Amino acid sequence: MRASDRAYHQLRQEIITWRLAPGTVLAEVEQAGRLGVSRTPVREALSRLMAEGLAATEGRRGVVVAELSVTDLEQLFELRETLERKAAGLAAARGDRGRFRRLHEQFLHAEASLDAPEEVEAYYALVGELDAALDEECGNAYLALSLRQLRPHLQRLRRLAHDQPERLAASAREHAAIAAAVADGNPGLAAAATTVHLSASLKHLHHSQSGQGTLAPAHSVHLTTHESESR
Amino acid sequence: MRASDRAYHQLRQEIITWRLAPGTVLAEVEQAGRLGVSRTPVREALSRLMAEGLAATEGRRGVVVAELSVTDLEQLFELRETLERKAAGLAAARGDRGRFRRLHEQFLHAEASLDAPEEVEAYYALVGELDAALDEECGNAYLALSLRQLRPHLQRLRRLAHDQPERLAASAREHAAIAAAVADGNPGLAAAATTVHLSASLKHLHHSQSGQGTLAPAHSVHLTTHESESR
DNA sequence: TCGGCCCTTTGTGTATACAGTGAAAGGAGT
DNA sequence: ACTCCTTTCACTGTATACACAAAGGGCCGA
Repeated sequence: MRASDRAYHQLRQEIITWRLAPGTVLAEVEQAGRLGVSRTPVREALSRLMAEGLAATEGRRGVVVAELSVTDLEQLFELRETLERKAAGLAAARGDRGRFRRLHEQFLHAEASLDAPEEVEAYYALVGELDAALDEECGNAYLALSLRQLRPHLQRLRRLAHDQPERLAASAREHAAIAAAVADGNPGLAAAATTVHLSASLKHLHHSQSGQGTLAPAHSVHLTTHESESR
Repeated sequence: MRASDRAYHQLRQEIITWRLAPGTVLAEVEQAGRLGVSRTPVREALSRLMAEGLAATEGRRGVVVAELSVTDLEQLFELRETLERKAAGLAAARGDRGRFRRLHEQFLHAEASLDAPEEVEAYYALVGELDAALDEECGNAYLALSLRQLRPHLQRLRRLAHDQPERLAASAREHAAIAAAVADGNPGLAAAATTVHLSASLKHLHHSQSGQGTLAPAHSVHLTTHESESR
């Protein structure tokens, strides 16, 4: 794998998991030293992160990790609903029904076995499979591209929520409903089920952040020592 | 302005205006020599173009100008309608009505004076102003970002259409209807007017390309000699 | 004459050197 | 003591050098 790819994936992961907090300065020389590559791959990685919106140039301070406010949360979900409703509807109209029928059954099965912590990991992987299936079966590469560009931001938001078992179970049922509607070839119902799921998800996220103006992850993250070095 | 910015803007413009045809190989050393900068800014420019989807890596052939098929045309308009309907609706709900009232009057005025060729330029600039107004007044930075990422592809498609005066006049009326609906604060009507405009626009584009499997610009473009050098 | 192997050339990926600019800190003057 | 100016440092932007990989062509052998 190329060094620029490694730098990109590592920085991306660290931003999504909040190990690199919003506002952290991503100086080229510092990151190059930390990641063990030269400045050139780091520059390419930062370019890609800026194109995704995970990083931004902040005046003269250089490249910083993008901020994430309650306003961002609401705007991201507004766009997400628009895109995912359309994708679900198109997949219901054009997609491979058997694929979503299988996903439907997997979600029903996952709901019953969401007790163990390792099952939560598997559940998130299943959600990712449904996302990928909608991307592919909606038959619109540009719509899928927009959704893929949106997803890293949503993954970052996910870390804000507490993983309450009852919410995960409800989420599984909502995903099952989406998959069922797509499998039935019902675009209107698929879009409606998407709205239902996203409304519940947004409400849960809002509740997790109740009162706070600035967003912060649910479980405090083991902070790296690098930002103190970067002073 | 930075050299990488100049390289990016020039390559972008040449791709949008079809002076760099789809499939053209964008070799780093070749473009560096042609644009009068070194490989480093060219690399950054190519990265940005690939992030936008205007260029893509094609196996071992390196970076090439992205292809554009009839399928792309239809998928781009499908996504465009989804995003612009939402943006128009949000702008109608939240936006500054006076701004769209003024744009409405400008479109009515433009329709009456679309005879001179320089008026066509001014008309396209006015369309750009409406787009920018929707971006800003929809109150959703992520939606605006998605729209801005979509627009270079649409600009490339625009070159496929013949600028027939009657179509431009109809387009002006359709844009006026959108601006009026937003100015009236009517989200449903704004979305509907957007669908009306895009349907007519897509139909006109399809008609301009009737019968051809591969897309080509309406007026043959003065081809650069560079692709023959790049063999 | 045809096929296979080797060599050369071209292009990308990475590292590093150099220059220009902006910011911050310290010293001097009022 | 405070403010302003100067100097220095650090960072980005750009250029270039080097290594490695692949593809194409030419040559040699069968």
